[in-house]
Amino acid sequence: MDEIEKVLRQHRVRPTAIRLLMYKFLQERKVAVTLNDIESGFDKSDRTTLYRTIKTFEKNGLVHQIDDGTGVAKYALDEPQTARAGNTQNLHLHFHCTSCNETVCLTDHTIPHISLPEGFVTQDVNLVLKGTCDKCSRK
Amino acid sequence: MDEIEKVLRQHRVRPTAIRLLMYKFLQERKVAVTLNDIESGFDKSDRTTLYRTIKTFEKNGLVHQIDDGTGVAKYALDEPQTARAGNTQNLHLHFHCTSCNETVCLTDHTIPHISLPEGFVTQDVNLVLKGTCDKCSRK
DNA sequence: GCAAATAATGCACTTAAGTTGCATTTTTTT
DNA sequence: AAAAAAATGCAACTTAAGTGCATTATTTGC
Ligand SMILES: [Mn+2]
Ligand SMILES: [Mn+2]
Ligand SMILES: [Zn+2]
Ligand SMILES: [Zn+2]
Repeated sequence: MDEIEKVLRQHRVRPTAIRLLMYKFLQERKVAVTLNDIESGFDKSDRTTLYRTIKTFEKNGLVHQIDDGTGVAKYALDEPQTARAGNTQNLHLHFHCTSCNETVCLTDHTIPHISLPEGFVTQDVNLVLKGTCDKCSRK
Repeated sequence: MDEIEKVLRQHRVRPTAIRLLMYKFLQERKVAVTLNDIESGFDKSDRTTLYRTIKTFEKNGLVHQIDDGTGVAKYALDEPQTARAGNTQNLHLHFHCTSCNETVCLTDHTIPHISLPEGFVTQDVNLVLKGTCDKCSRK
């Protein structure tokens, strides 16, 4: 049995043809992708299916959505170990390059703790750095 | 001459009727507002005008746009002192309450410095904490 | 293995925010 | 006051996201 198939099953996602293809597609890309990026990567299949597929992935903890401020949602695979470990890796920061428009997960860089005024309870954090990425700043 | 009128002129924004009204509207609200919020606050005037007005404010340093992850842009007045001082206040974090859907500027809470891998150059930071605000957590 | 039940897919259509073009009105400049 | 520049209002367009429903594929119970 395929390795990807196993991962999907572990997350209770039935491994259909499109789902396997999309997972592979996400693995190949090192950066976060939009639904349009995914659509461009598949000659076949319909937008809606791809949309629902990525949402299924998200709901079942296979990918996370990234809001980098560009206005369009991006998605990236969760770290494989995340599910097993205490998902510390899950909360990481993202870097959005305003030059090439790519957004990457910086899973090594955890988000510093931030103290808030009395009464505020934090459940989630979104931290996005914007600027020029390594590739673009070298040019 | 009106005090608001002075502020607008200082930022090279001609003080028209709608602009004065919108600035006052933003002052009264303590939270960040969407374009729809603004629209609801004005019986008169057109969406487009309000849109272009807030964008004029933004371009001229009167307001800043906040992307809190809800998918719709919000806006809040810049701190008055920001323009004169070295705009340290400008870079602050935001708190988005998932219960009442309000987003507030936490101008006292500056964003901690974050070191990045070689080659990455940061120009801007977006830090949004999500959770329950003081009002909602007391209920 | 087969029928019924359940889930996934594809197409059409809808929604909502953001944005632009252009004619009209208002304000500023000369 | 006339000319120029800027602001406003209306209509239309763009794009991403999301829903309804019929069709197709897969899974489950027998
Ligand atoms: Mn990520
Ligand atoms: Mn703010
Ligand atoms: Zn780049
Ligand atoms: Zn609240």
